[in-house]
Amino acid sequence: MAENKNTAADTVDEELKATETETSNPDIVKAVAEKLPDEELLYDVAELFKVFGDSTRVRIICALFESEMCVCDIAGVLNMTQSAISHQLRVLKQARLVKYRREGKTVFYSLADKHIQTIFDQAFEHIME
Amino acid sequence: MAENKNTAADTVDEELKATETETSNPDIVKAVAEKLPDEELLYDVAELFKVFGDSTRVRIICALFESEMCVCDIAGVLNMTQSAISHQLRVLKQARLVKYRREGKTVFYSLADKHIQTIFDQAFEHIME
DNA sequence: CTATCATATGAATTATTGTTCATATGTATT
DNA sequence: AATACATATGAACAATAATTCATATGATAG
Repeated sequence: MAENKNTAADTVDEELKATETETSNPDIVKAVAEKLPDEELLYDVAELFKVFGDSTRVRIICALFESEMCVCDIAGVLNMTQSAISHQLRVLKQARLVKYRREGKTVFYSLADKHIQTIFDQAFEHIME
Repeated sequence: MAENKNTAADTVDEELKATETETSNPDIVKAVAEKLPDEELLYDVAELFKVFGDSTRVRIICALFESEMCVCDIAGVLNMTQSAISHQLRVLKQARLVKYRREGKTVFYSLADKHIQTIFDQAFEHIME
């Protein structure tokens, strides 16, 4: 079957198929597709935002804007269990968003990066329009 | 049982329990807790980032940085089905991140806000360190 | 070495979410 | 009215992830 719509210039293209609906403007489609950042970078950006996309982690980050804190104090601020906080700190650690230092038994966490504050400021502004 | 640790000043407090581990520094905990933005605002921020936290939506947004586009062209750029794109556009629409205009049968989407670009710029910078 | 305290982590459970498939809505053309 | 096309949407399924519970690790004090 395969309804063929290409009336002219059939030799060009590469592999612009795969979508059941035809694109209305192949030139723009191609131009925009080429201007898109690397697949990997886009994936990383999404991963970063995914880490920000949980209210527990948002609250942890906002708490750390105020001051470095140990795990049990973060748990105290958020009124959540130590375990839950620790799991989320691990996520933040893996994303390189927090750093930590050990002092005896307790571990103090703080934010790793200035960009975090900027990103959050913009987000707050966006929400408050 | 309930091991009581409060040695002094038992009259203060409100309801700082609920965590099995005691906080090491109740004063700081209380101060930081009071400085945290409203629960609702924090929730909204997390919701906003959640929307950004999917690579399909990130790619749609980045495509729209280049130019307003119709649904089938976005599908063409991302090489995905019209249905998948339409579902994600609905999410972006509900988050007030995109706006649209109808022209005959086709619907053109574009970004609703300048903050989006700023937030993404910061995110890219953060990732590239 | 043992007990204790702060933190980390594995497993299980529950909830959320992205994509597909099928179909509906809405607009224009004949 | 009937057809064709662009977009939207509901249901189902698969994958991901947040919290709890139980327990492990690591450090200090006795």
